Amino acid sequence: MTRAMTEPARKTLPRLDESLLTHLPPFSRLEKRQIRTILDQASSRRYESGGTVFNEGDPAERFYMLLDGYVRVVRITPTGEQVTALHIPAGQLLGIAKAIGRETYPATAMTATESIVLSWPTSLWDTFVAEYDGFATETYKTLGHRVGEMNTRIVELATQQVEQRVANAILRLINQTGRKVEGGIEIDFPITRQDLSELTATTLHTVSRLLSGWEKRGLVESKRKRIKVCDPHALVVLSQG
Amino acid sequence: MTRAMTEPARKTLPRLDESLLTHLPPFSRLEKRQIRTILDQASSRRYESGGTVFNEGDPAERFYMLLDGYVRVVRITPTGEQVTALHIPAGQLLGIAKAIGRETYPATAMTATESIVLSWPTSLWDTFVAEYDGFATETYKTLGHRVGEMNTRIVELATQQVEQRVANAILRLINQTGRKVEGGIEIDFPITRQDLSELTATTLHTVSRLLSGWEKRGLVESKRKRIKVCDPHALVVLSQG
DNA sequence: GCGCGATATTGCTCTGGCGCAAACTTCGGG
DNA sequence: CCCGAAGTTTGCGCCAGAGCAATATCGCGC
Repeated sequence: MTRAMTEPARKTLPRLDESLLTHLPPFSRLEKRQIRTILDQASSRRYESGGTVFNEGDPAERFYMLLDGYVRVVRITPTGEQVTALHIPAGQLLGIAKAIGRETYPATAMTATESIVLSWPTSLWDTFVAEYDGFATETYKTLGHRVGEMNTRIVELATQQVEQRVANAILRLINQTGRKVEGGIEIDFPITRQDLSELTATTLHTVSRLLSGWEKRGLVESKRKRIKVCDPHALVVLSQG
Repeated sequence: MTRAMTEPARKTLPRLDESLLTHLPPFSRLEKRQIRTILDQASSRRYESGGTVFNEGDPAERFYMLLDGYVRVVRITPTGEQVTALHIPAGQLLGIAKAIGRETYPATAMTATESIVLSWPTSLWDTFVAEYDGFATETYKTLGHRVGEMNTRIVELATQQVEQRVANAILRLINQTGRKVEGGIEIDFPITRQDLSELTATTLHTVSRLLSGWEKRGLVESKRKRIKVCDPHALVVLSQG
């Protein structure tokens, strides 16, 4: 029972270093020995950008910790449109259906960049909750945070204009995943106009028009799949509308 | 410490009957003795229709069980618009901020009808979770269900036309709270065009126009604050768009 | 260095549904 | 029974933003 030999796609690396987890909230109160146990039970896997971690509706057989990269949580409508519900940065748990009493994943998780993910079988969930101090609390905090975000999105969708929504979305991405660069802050993973439109419930055309307009005014600079915010404050003003 | 003497508005009734809770999921696995303890710690209160149970941003000092009535969970935007996030029917917990690691309520809860609500101080939350078998599980199921609903709303807002959203909203209300009446199914609490518009992110005018149109076609009948669905199937067809 | 597919830009048209305004209906209270 | 407040209906004009379409650009693989 010490090593998973059955799943070729998911590879248990020779030795996962304990420092991978020690500073992450759900595990930060644990002792080295406990972390070791947790790591020995984990599978690790690398995903290409655009890879699928799990699909909406699948039985929730595993839960995940995103070690590196970014994951988009999307739902797909009957007509094939995608709606992005959430962006998850490195260091957070995902696929925690068990935490909310679900047997299946409520949405699809795909990587927005190359990503490294640890995972454990859902059967270990209850053990984690029971044995590891702070794990449950931190998990539910994450959950609470996500519920808050979803709430915010609902309010935004319900009341704001497209321009404000796009501005807000970009600001949120900057806050979560911004990287300081020469002349501004950049979203540090590749994101297309299409992606942004799925995030803000509009079309890629409208997003493109908005970005062009902002670029003319010097608020942002953007290349293919890259967006840099030069004047965050002006964007904030826009987003308040 | 046996009785709350400080809060005149919240009245501990002489004797709450155990049958109030025994059939409700979070408590259904408990023994009579435990239920008695829980009830003795509870305050009960009756709200008028339109009363406020708690406000967004308030410290989450209590958690609640809606015994009778309906509660709308709303958020209010900086500009004063209301957006309804959720409808909660009798028999469910609300104000369970503690469950998701929050110190304040994320939204405002107001009664849609006259309602009866039990409540407990949040300090008892951990005790409930620890001592009462099934309480945590059921709570998180409720939470999961609500997350699912929020997700659905996001997708709806993002992809559907107003007509479909309104149809969906009515169908959901019918499913949750429908009462069979002569000639159809009626939403069994008073709901205005305004309420519906806050639920579907549109204006009361548009809702009114839609309902008028549907009434002409025989799909629904509506009076002031009352909506009866005569042909649910046709509404379903509409809602798929 | 070339070619192709993915991504982005931009112009034009058309319309769902919002905003405004006015009138009407229902209900509860005095 | 009447009045006023709350809720509803309906008409009209307008515009944000979707849809469509054509073109431009980027960057990767060969």
